[in-house]
Formats: sequence, C-alpha cells, structure tokens
Amino acid sequence: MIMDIQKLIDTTFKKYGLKKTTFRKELFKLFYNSLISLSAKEISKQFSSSADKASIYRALDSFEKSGLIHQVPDKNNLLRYSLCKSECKPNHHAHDHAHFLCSVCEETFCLDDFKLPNAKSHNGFLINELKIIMEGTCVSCKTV
Amino acid sequence: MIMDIQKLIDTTFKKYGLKKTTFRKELFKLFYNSLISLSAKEISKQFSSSADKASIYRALDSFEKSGLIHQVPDKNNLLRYSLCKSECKPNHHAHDHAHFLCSVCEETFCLDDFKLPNAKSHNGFLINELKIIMEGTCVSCKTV
DNA sequence: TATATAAACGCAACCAAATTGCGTTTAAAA
DNA sequence: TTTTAAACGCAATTTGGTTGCGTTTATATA
Repeated sequence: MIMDIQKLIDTTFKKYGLKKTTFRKELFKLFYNSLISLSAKEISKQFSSSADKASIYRALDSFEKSGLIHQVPDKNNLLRYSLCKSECKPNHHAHDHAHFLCSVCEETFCLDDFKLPNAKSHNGFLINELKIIMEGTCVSCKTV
Repeated sequence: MIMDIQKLIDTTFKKYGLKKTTFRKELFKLFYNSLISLSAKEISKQFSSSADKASIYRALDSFEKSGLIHQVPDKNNLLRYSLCKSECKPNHHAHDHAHFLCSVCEETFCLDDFKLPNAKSHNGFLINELKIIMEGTCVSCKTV
C-alpha cells in the first residue's frame, strides 16, 4: 500500500508541527525519493539556487528531532541523514538496523533486515544504544 | 611479559620508518600509557607548550597509517584515536572489538573482549570491515 | 477574511577542526 | 661528515557547521 507523498507530508508535518514551506516539502521529497542518505552539501546541490545552508542545517535538525530522518555514519565525519522508518518517534530514534558504507561510491545504505543484538550491558558497561557500521562494496558497485 | 617502552618505540618506529623525534616519542608514550582515546585537542593540552597542531595532525595521520593507532568514534565527530593492538598492520587495521562511548564522561573505550561477528557478505553487500559502536554509561560513571 | 504569532527564511558573521604551503630543522642513512 | 628525507613550526586557508537578527510566511485564531 503506497501512500500518496502529498498526503504523507500533510500528515507527518502536521503531526510534528512543521510548517509546510516550499523548501521543507522539497527536502522531504528528496529524502523520500532518493532512499540513499544525504549530506548538507549534497542537498545543497539539488536545490539549484536559493538553498541557504543555515536553512538546510536547521531543517535537518528539526526533521531529525521530529523523527523523520536519522543521522547515518559518514566516512569523512560529516553530518549525513536518511529517511526514518515508521517506528521512529520524535526525540527517540529506534534504529535496529545496520548501516553500510560503500568504499567505492561512498554511499551509505540502511540494511533494514540486518538486526542488531540487543545486549543491555557488557562487563559493567550499560548499553543504551548499539550501532553496527559495515564497510565494503555495495551491490551495484560490486557488479560494475 | 611487559616490554620496555623504550625498546618498543625503537622497534616499532624502525619497523614503520618513523623518525624518533622528541615529540613523536612523547606522543607514542601518551597513547601507550593513557589507554583511553585521545583527540588532537586533548593531546595538545598534554604538551604544555610547543605542540603545533599541524604537527599533531600529521603525527596522528602517520601513526595511523603505520598501524600504531586507530581512529575511534567520537560523539562530536572529531578525530579521535586509540593505541592499536599487535594484530594491526600498516594501512590495514584489524580491529575485531567494539567501541563504547560513555554519555557521561564522553570517553571512548575499546571493548577488546566483545568480539564481532565476521560475516563476509549480506544481501550481496561485500563486507570488508565491521564496526560496533555502543553508547551508554561506562563502569566508573555508573558507580558514581 | 483579517489579524496575530510562531516557525522558517536569508544573509552575514562567526567558530572550531582540520589541512596546506613553505622554509627550516633534525634524525638517520650513506 | 655529508646527504637526504622526515618532521617541524608558523601562518594562511579551507571546510563544516552554528548563531544572530531582521524579514517573510504558513497557520491558528478572532
């Protein structure tokens, strides 16, 4: 069952008290359609003109706080985000999947079906959150 | 069997073609003795005067390439390193342990006994390296 | 439909982390 | 002792991200 993107924006933006500005609607669509992760710079490139970086960073920040997108690891230590699955709530991201960084195309993928172990502690260390990051060659780069 | 630090420096520096300058010897000792991870800024603080940041970054870079230290995750996305175990080779780090970030003291720990699964592929993605990053409360912060 | 208000924008200034260029110093090889 | 490549030190620069502030705009409310 595929939801109409416009309707999705309507409901999610309303749900999290986000204003439907032209820019933010486009930004959401970008995440929704690309599936891959995006950095601020990559986003900037998509908006030929008129995409102020302050606006980008603020939008990313507020999208993240609303549970629409989540930070994903990046090889060069920069901020990078992906669309969230439905299980994420505002201020509480529940990502139980691994992330894959392709060393060829430098893209980040969410491996949704690679479930994480849910250990609560280890040697006296209390574990709140657990991330698995893989590096290697992604499917499409492998076959090329 | 504890190896004399001087001897260790002699052998490892020679092995990797590193010059035994005062600064780099001290830097190595710092990593060797502290056990915890270090950022450029933290390193800088240790050297009361005369520690140029360019020298620090270049030393870190070359130590990493030589397999003496490895990058560890940092909450604020800054470069942070830890001493390597013996199994690391120049330009090929083999860290089969997890990293733990304490959200209280902000320190990074290497959990050497938390072994990682060694899957070679997943859904057509070829896995070269696998990292596990945990966040939570470390042993000492828990008990305080 | 008009008005109020809080979110978002846009622009500039700013900041910290990290990198680069280049001439000088120095450890180690010849 | 001389040579040479690594490392240093200082300044300038780049980059990623943040902040301040006055203006605009979407939305709630009258």
